[in-house]
Amino acid sequence: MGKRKYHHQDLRSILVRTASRILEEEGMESLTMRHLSKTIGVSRSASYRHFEDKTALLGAVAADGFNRLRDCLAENSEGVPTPLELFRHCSCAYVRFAVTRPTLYNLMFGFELTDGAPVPELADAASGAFSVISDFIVGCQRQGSFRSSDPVELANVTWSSLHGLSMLLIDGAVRMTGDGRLLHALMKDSDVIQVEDIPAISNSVVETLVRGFSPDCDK
Amino acid sequence: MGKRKYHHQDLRSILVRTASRILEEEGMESLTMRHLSKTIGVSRSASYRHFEDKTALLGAVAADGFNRLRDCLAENSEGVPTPLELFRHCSCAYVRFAVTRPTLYNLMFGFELTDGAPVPELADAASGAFSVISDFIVGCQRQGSFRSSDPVELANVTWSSLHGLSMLLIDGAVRMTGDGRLLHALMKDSDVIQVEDIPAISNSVVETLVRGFSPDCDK
DNA sequence: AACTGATGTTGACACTGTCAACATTAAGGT
DNA sequence: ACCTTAATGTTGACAGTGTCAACATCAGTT
Repeated sequence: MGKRKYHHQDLRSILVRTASRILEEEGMESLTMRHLSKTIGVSRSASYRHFEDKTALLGAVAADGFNRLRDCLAENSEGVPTPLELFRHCSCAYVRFAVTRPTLYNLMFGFELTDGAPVPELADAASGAFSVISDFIVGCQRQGSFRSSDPVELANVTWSSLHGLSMLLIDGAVRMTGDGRLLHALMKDSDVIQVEDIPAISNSVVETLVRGFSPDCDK
Repeated sequence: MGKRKYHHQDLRSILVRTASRILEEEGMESLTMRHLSKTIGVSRSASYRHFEDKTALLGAVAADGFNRLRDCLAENSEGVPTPLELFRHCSCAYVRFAVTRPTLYNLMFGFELTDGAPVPELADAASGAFSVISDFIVGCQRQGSFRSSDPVELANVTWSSLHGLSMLLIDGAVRMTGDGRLLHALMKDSDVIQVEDIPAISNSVVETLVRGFSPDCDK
C-alpha cells in the first residue's frame, strides 16, 4: 500500500523550482543533478527526459529568474505617482532583487544571451525584464523629467549602471558609509551592507545618473 | 642523459600564467587542475604545494588579471592632453580589456572581494585598478570638467557603469546599431559587436554619464 | 487486450578535485 | 665529505560529478 506515484505530473517545472530554491539556499556548488534529483525524490537521471543538459536546466532556471525579476519590477511600481518616482522605485527594486538573490542573479547573467543562443527562451525573458525599465524611462521623457534623446541610449546606461552596481555589491566591491554614501571597496572601517541600506545606495546612484557629472547645470 | 629538471625554479608563477592562458584560449571549463598540470609537464597534484585549493589558484589568476587591468589602464593614458580625454580613454580601455578577455574578466569578479576574503591579495589588486579611474575623475574635477561633489560617488557610478556595460557586452545583452548607437539586447537584425566598435560604445555611455538624464542643462 | 510513446530507473564510464604516502631535490650545518 | 631537514614533485586512491545505454513502468490510443 501507499504505492508512490511513478510518474510526476509536471516534473519539469518541479525541477526548475527546486533547482532555484537550492541555488538560493545552499549555493551554486550544491546544485548538482544528483542532489537535485534526490531532494525531489526522483532518480538521478530522470531530469534528462526534460532537459538535454545540466546547462539546459540552468538556462531554464535563469529564464525563470528573469521572469520573476520582471514581475518584481512591475509589482513595485503600483501606486507610484510621478514617472521619476517610478524610475527610482524600479531601480531600487532591481538592485534589491539582485542583492537578495546573489547566486540566482549571477546565474542569470552567466549565459550567452545572443540571438543564436543555446537557450532562446532566456533571451526573451531577459528582454521582458529590460522592457520594464525601458518603459519607465520613456515615461520620464514624456513627462519632461528626462531629456528627449534616444531612449535606448538612456536605457542602456541605466541597465549597465544597475547591473554593474548589483554585481559590485554582490561581490563586496562597493560598500556604504554611515552617512549613506557609497564607498570604494575595501576602505578600512567600512561596514557590510544590509538590505535596508539598498534604497539609499540605489537612490544615490540614480541621482548621480540623472544629474550627470558635468557642472554645467549646477543650478 | 637529458635528465629533466625535477624542480622548477618558479612553478607558482608558471601555474598562474598558464592557467590564465588556458582560461582565455580554451575557456573556463577546460581549466582543470589535471589539464593544467599536464600542459606544464608536471604531475597532477604538484600545484597543491603552491596553492591550497583550486579556488586559491583561481584567486591568484584573478588578482593577476586586476594587475594587468591596472597596467593596461595606465598605459592607455600616456600622452593624452586633457583630463576629460583621459577619462574617455581610460573608460574605453577598461571595456576593451573586459570584452577581449571575457573569461578572465568574469573570473576576476566571480570572487568575494570582501575584507575578510579568502584571497586578500585579490582585494588589493582590485583596489589598485579602481584607483586609476578614481584618480582621473579627481583630475576632471580639478580642471572643472566635472562638478565638485564627492568624488567617490562619481567613481562608483563610473565603475558600476563600465563594469555593467562590459558584462552586458560579454553576455551579448547589448549590441550596436550601424550608426554607432547602443541597441537593446536581441532586437532583430542587430549585428554582433566587433572590437573596433568598442570606442563608439564606450564613448556613448561616457557621454551620457557626463551629460546626465535631466533636461535642465540642455544648452 | 495489445501496442506505443513518454517517462522513470539502474549500472556503468570517464572525468574531476583532493589527500596520504612516498620519492626526489636543494641547502645548510657539522 | 656527510647527514639532516625542509621544500618540492609523484603516484595511488577515493568520493563525487555529468551523462549515456539498456531496461522498467506508466498512460493513452487503437
